Amino acid sequence: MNLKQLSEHLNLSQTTVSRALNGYPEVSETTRQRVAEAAQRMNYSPNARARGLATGRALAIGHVIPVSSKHEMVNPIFGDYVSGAGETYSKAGYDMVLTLVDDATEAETYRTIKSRGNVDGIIVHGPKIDDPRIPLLLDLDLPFVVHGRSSRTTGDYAWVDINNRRAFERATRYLLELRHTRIALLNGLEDMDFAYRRRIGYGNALAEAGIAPDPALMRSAEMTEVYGYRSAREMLAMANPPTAFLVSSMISALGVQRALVDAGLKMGRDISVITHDDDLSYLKNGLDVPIFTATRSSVREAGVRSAQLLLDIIHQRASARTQLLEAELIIGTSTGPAPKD
Amino acid sequence: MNLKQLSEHLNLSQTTVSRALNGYPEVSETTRQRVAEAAQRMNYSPNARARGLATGRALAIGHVIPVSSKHEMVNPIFGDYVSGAGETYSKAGYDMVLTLVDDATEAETYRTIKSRGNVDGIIVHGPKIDDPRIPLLLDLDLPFVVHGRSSRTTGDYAWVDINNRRAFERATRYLLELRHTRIALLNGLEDMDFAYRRRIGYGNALAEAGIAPDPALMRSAEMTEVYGYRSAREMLAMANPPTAFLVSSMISALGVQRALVDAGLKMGRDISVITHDDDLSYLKNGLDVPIFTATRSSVREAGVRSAQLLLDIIHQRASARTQLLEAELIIGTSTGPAPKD
DNA sequence: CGCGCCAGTCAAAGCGCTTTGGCATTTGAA
DNA sequence: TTCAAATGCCAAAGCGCTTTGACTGGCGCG
Repeated sequence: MNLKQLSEHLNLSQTTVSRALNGYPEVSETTRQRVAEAAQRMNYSPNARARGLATGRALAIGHVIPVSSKHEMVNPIFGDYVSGAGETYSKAGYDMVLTLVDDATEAETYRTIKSRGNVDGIIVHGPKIDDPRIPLLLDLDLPFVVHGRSSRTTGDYAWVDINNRRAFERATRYLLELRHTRIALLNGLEDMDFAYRRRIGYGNALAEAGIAPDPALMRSAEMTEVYGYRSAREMLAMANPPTAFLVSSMISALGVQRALVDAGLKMGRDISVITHDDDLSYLKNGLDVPIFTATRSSVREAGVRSAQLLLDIIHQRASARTQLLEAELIIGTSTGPAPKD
Repeated sequence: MNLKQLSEHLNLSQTTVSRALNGYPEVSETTRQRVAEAAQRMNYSPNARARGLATGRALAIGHVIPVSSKHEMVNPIFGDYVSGAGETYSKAGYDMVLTLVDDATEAETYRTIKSRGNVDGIIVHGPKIDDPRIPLLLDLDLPFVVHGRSSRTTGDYAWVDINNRRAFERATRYLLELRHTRIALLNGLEDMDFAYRRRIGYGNALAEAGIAPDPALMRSAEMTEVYGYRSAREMLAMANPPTAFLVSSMISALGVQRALVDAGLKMGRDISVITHDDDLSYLKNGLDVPIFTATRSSVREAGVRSAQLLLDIIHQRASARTQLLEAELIIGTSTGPAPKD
């Protein structure tokens, strides 16, 4: 069923049917009713490609996911983020197009996306410090929103990010108030912008307290469960072990927890743990009482916000082009005063 | 840059340029070279919508994700699955289109997808027992592959699934061989086909051993960490507690583990745990020695396979339309002989 | 020499839609 | 009553591509 058939069936021109369905005023209300009813009944919906060709808009948003050949981990937050974004697109009648791309050929990919024209804008994932994609995209004149930010990048671009620095500053301060002085940082990969900012926050708080950061207590890697386990295990075996862990992800925090159990240590009493909590749907931080003291910020919410911002930009009704979300510090049972020695 | 401009620039017709780029034989080799070089240099790539309109093919695959308003959990396996599928599409030059859809309006959605024509085929996620989507899609004449299967559905449809029944049969048998008789099943939602089959497998193995299933030991819910924790906690408080847990997901198994720690029980000695392990990239089951004894099957691999199968079907070169993958039973440290009482 | 044939190219139609620019017919104000 | 302004509809162009069908000029063959 296409427009032509539908219009013939109704004894109307394609023009009129099209206008009727798209809510143009030059159609009488009775005709509009008749058209709408027939379209419904015959299950007509316009061909997206033809419409796109005619209007120049694709009604789709692209998400380019860099898939590094080196570390082929899929980010566990991906599902929740996409669910938030996707819901927003759905409401606006947009599709979501995912493109997995080897990070080697990325630049070319963005050019291709632009000239293939099957999306109206894109979301940039996993920005790094001084990320080359941002100047490239600014240059390409393709609307985009960065999920996160990129330090040291010049240029005015749109982003939605959480205040990673502040979150980790507060978390570190909290541990310091509990009289911890040897605080380990299990961070994400520090070429990623979010991890970089978290380390700054951690460093700031330590500096305020006059404590020099100890490289032996700072790690940076992909945030797997095993990473948390192994790091905690090794650090606990040190001559002068940490009394607290600040961890960049719940998954890794679970690994830390496992190492503590192995070592016969009780979390919250012998050792304190704070983690960042993305509020993932399948990995809630306890029910009423949080298990982990955590800096919490819903990544699903970030998905909603960045999608909405991009749509607003495309429709030229965005007021502000950046959004900085604050993470809340929630107190769970995983932290307590530093043990006296 | 479009075809017209490119062809004018080369002093050739659009026809010739198009044919040159698409590898048709009626173009001289020298011309082809010249065209290819110019296209490269001027960063031309054909407009996907126009091409699609002309060829009738979209070069895109749709993934329809039912988002239940009831339980709005995002499946943690989603990321890995999509990564496998996406990589396969990439290689074949296909895009991946995600549509999140409220499960109330699903039927209509598939119709719309078909008539909007922006995908060449779709992958069906999360099939339930007797899933109405399958007859609908068969009727619509839109190529599709189901990730999983649907029991009691008639009709010949394509699917890629793991042998859930067999996996849980083997796991249960293994526990029985270790002399466990009170084996708890923490299953996924049993209107989902995979969970239904797992329960059958569990039941079969118990039946072989002449053990009647105890409803107090069987649960079915969304597979969160908290579900595992709470279920284990409650069951361990029973008058006649289980000595082993068979769990449908690593995430929930982590919850079970937490409950065991709380109860001062050592996993593998006091209590045995077997879980299904989707081999998620961010949640590896230990490093050299698996933590959990597990039925393992990579969901990423399933993504690759189902994507490939769908592409093969679309290109009419699929030999078999179904693939049943076996899960391996890997032995970790979470299982041991049932404690004598 | 004339014919058919092939290689290489092109003009034009068509994919299904939107949108421009009319063209009747009706309405309302002068 | 008259005429401008709405109102309601339509034909046709155009979006950027592929593909059909036709047209050249050069070549081999009888």
